Amino acid sequence: MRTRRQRYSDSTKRALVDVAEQLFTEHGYAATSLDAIVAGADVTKGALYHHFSGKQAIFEAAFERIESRATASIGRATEGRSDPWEKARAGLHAFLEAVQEPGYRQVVISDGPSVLGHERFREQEERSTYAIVDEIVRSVLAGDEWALDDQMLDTFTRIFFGAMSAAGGSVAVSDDPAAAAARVDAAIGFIMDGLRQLLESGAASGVTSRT
Amino acid sequence: MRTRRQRYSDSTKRALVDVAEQLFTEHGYAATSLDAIVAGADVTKGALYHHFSGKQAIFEAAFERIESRATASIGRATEGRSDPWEKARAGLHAFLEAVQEPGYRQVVISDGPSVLGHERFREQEERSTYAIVDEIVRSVLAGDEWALDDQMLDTFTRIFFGAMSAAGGSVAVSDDPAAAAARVDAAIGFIMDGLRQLLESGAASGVTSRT
DNA sequence: TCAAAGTACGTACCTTCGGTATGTCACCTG
DNA sequence: CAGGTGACATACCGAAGGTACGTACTTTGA
Repeated sequence: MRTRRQRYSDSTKRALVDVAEQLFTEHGYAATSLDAIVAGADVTKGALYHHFSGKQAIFEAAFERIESRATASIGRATEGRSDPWEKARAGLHAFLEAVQEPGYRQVVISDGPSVLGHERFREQEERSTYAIVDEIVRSVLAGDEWALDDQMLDTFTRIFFGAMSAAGGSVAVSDDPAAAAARVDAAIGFIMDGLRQLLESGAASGVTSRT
Repeated sequence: MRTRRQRYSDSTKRALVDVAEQLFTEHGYAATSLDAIVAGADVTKGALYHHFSGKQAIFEAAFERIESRATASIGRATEGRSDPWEKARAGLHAFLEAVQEPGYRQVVISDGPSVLGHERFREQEERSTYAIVDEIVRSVLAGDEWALDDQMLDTFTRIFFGAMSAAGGSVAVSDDPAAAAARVDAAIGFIMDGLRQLLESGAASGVTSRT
């Protein structure tokens, strides 16, 4: 069992991340001061710098929390589906939902890359939402019959991940998000149908390693 | 003819943007101080604030210059091609090249959205590289036979733009950029082939407005 | 049980940096 | 040639991230 001091410590740390997540979401990274965060959590900078090495570190804590929520949400939507194409559609749907959340848009998409840097941002991504997209892409494209190699599958994942992120962003700023999401759904579904047909007709020369 | 004072003024302004572009590219927005910029251009802050309203403004000037270079580069690669599918392939190639440039990656992709804000970033995009992608997508998909409506074409453009940006980013950080670019080329070409086949077979229900 | 040690903060201060207010001098215009 | 204006330079301010150090409570060990 945790000691009393540890419980208190955890509680203040959680409070700091709570406030940080909210303020970073609401005003963005640059416009959120550490003073505002510690004031919101009702502590001082001493507490913040005891738990985190600096502004970037507490941002990353909020970032990870938001990412993991999104990942969990998409995971719930896809689990239990057996047909890979149906799973892909469900995942796409959930992804489009998740990416519209204000926190995800501001913290992950907008501020994430510039604050964490390309490198670190990529690392964070790869073990969260990107991993799910990768799993879905592989379940759809990695049939024995076609034999796309690993790097080619990575490439497809990157492409779909980028496509869905961009599409999700456009959905989020749309006047009519529901209609926009339906269009994205249709467009990506259409692209997937094209891929499927091409693969099943055996016309996949150029991307598969077998002839 | 411009007066002598105007010529001097233009020259210092150009020098400021030159240095700003280089420093923003090299160190990112946050890690680039105005003091460093004015020192590099051999002027003082008074000069900078005479020509620009602030840090964001001079960043935007560098941003626009980088974007317009990329746009011009892609434009040169596609002009003169008559066959839309071939034009699309050429454009894709040029886009993958352009997006690997350090300035484009750091200033446009990484810092752009967070510094300019979603709104303004979107505006800038739409009259540069995004416009070219849109033109290419429309030349390929907007045949009379299929009758995709305007919003659907926008959706496809968004998707392809996002896909290619993400793919370009992954190419840029790859150990073997040439091989990675070839894979992206193959993958997107494959997706386009799928689309083409589906459209020409008339199986485009769901995305077209005609039956 | 009690003192030593360490944890979890609070307080005060430093430095950097974006931005502003104001001064100055060369250049254009009437 | 004289007044006005544009193109800067200089000096300064306030906010914000980060640091050094102090302090009180808690756990630990003899």
